[in-house]
Order: sequence, then C-alpha cells, then structure tokens
Amino acid sequence: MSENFTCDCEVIHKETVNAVRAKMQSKDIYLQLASLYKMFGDGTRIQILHALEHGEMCVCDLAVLLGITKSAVSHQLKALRLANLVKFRKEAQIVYYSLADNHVKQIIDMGLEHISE
Amino acid sequence: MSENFTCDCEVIHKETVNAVRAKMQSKDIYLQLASLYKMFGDGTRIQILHALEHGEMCVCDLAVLLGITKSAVSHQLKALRLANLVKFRKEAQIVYYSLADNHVKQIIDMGLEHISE
DNA sequence: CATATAGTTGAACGGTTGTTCAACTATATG
DNA sequence: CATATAGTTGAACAACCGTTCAACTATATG
Repeated sequence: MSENFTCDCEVIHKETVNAVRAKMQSKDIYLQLASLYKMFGDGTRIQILHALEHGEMCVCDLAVLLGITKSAVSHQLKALRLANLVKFRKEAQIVYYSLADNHVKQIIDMGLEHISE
Repeated sequence: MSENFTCDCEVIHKETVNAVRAKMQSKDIYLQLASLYKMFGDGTRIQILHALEHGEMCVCDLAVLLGITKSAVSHQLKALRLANLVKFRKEAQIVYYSLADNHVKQIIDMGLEHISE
C-alpha cells in the first residue's frame, strides 16, 4: 500500500500496466471499499445483517437468534453503525436496529448467488 | 457461532425471533459468505481484483502496479485462487491471472456505488 | 550447464480482530 | 429509592491475517 511504483522485478508488460493504472481508483477508495466488505467478512456480522433484512430487531432478539451474548452483538452492531450499514431507534430501554439502506440486501444476495454455483 | 439457542437475556419478541429464524440460512452458508467477502475486505486484494477487471496481468505487472513485492502479490493471488475468484494460464515462465467470473466486477461495482453516497 | 528471471512457498513477525468479562448507564417498575 | 432489565463500553486475551524474508522450483538463454 505504499505510494512508490518500484518493486523487486522489471516491468514485463509496460503498456498493460499503464493502461490499467489509468483506470484504477485512488488508494483511499480501495481502503474504503475494503472497510465496507470487511463488515460482510465475519460470520456473526453477516448473520446480523441478513437477520435485519427481515425486519427490525433489538439486541436481545439478535443475541437469542444467534446464540451469543448481548455484549458480542452490541460490539458488532457498533461496527455496523460506524460503517453506516445499520440504523437504530430507541423505545424506552429497548434499542431497535434495522438496515440503513437496501445496498446491504443487494450485496448479500449477490454473494448468495455466487456461492450457489 | 455456537449451535445452542441460549444467551444471557430473556426473549423479548418471541414471534419476531421465530419468524426471522425461519428465514435464516444455515451457519455454513454464512461462513461461506463471510469467506467470500473477506477476500474483498483487504486493500491489496481488492486492488488486484479491480486491476484484473481491465485485463489479464502477470504477477510482476501487478507488483509494479501496486508497488509491492511479487511475494506479497503471489500470496494474495493464492488466496483469491482458493476462493475461486481468479483463474490463471501459464505461458513459459510467466503466469497470467484473470477474473474467474463477472460476479467479481458486479460486487466491486456495487461497493463503489455504495460508498459514493 | 551456468545464469537470470518469473513465480511459489513456509516460517516468522507484528498488527488486527472477535469474544469474554466486568463495570457501567439508562429506563421502568414496585 | 431499590431493584431489574436493556444495552454499551473498555480492557484483556487468543486467534487470525498480511507482509517480509529466504529458500525454493521452473523455464529460458547464452
């Protein structure tokens, strides 16, 4: 992830490299993309996201559904909140979480389609 | 990720939990999904995948393009191979890598769309 | 057959990450 | 106001992960 263009070998296909380089995004964009997909790259988080596709749920519901502690769920929900993938509303002492937008569903569905081949 | 259904709290919305549980996939499916997205969850790997969208490249080309060692590229390509996201062909001592199918492009494009909002 | 280059591999290292635990806040209720 | 429940938080720990390094294989060339 360094900014220089040297490495431990000669350039083999200079034109290919230059052509592709012209079409690449900035390093920052790739880091943002990686951060986004990192959220889907954990069994617990992707279960939470898929569960929330079917309606809003509170932390306890998710803990029961996944068979893990409230604390573990809360930590992962915080990560998902920071990534803008879930939103929440508070009603008395209960916090209801739901998906932030329908990109989440699209991304999960695309993944399901991929692994079913 | 355990198989039991107990946790450290009472069930608050039993009907919601049961309804969502009926729509959930198996644990194994979520682990497969997570493994897939883990491949996109690293800055180097997603750069490799995005680069290969624009044509096949050899290990040296990718190393020059990203400014990292052949070894680092090769290790990541191995992970991408095991995940069936890239394929390769060998010509003399040069190995050309390319995307295994167009799901990769679809997934990256969806991510780019998401972060541009 | 010696040398150079493309690529792979495994071990090692440090940095990251997910869960647990205990302590905490906030709200409701008797 | 004491107690119970929902949820959050930070520290700690173990497991995982990405890069580097050195050694290796394979192919081409003089």
